[in-house]
Amino acid sequence: MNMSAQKKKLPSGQLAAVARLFAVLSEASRLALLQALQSGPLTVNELAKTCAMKQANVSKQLTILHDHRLVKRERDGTSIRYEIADPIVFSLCNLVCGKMAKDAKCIAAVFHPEI
Amino acid sequence: MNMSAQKKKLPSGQLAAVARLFAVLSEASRLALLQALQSGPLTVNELAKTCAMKQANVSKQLTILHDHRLVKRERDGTSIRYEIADPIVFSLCNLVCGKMAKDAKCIAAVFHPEI
DNA sequence: TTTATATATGAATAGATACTCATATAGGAA
DNA sequence: TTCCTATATGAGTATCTATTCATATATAAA
Repeated sequence: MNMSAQKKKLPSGQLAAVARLFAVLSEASRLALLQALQSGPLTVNELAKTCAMKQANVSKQLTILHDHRLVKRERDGTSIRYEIADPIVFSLCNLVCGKMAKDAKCIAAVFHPEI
Repeated sequence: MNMSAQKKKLPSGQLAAVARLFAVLSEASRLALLQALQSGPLTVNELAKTCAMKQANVSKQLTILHDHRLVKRERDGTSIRYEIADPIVFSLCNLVCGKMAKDAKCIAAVFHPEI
């Protein structure tokens, strides 16, 4: 196990880069798009219907996801089909969900200590 | 391995909760505080010096981290000592750093294809 | 070419929030 | 008690960005 990686401090520029990627994942609409794409590739219009978002907004949020290499796109006739480019998003979300479940259990224990 | 966890769609309320936690990690100043605490507990003033931030701002950002159970605090005389409460932040940051390194390598390959 | 459809983008708006300054609060020492 | 120090907080400001509407761009079909 590489211990040095654990304690090394990042320069502020890299911290900002990490922060920027977290910011991409900090919008529920973008998470909804990624979640919809988990079942497979979808076009912009399909995503707009699935996620109940306006087409313009879907396009903009997909551009942001694409800029950060979280999705990739491919033209398919007159449509453009987006798909997950980096499954890291699911690892990240699973970690966060696990934490929330743990915290929720803690909170439940406070309100129902007899259980 | 539990495959069902991979495909399950979260209700929009839970998506928003996940997004909120990512938002906490989407500010470089908060990441800097967490990074400083990686070496061990520190007081508010110590963090302010270490991270070159104003005391008021450190206190506010720590409150946000505390609200999300990422840090815990303990009074120590006249000071308050903060420490990491959930090491998940380092797992998350390591995942993100790994992704950025991979992407950087891709970009480098585009500009220096001969290598 | 014209027409229709899918996607991207510019402008404008509204809402959120990080940051700073000043001040309040709280605990320890005298 | 008073004084000093550490932390928290309210107000104000500036910046950022998600969203919408309208429009531009691009591709396919006729």
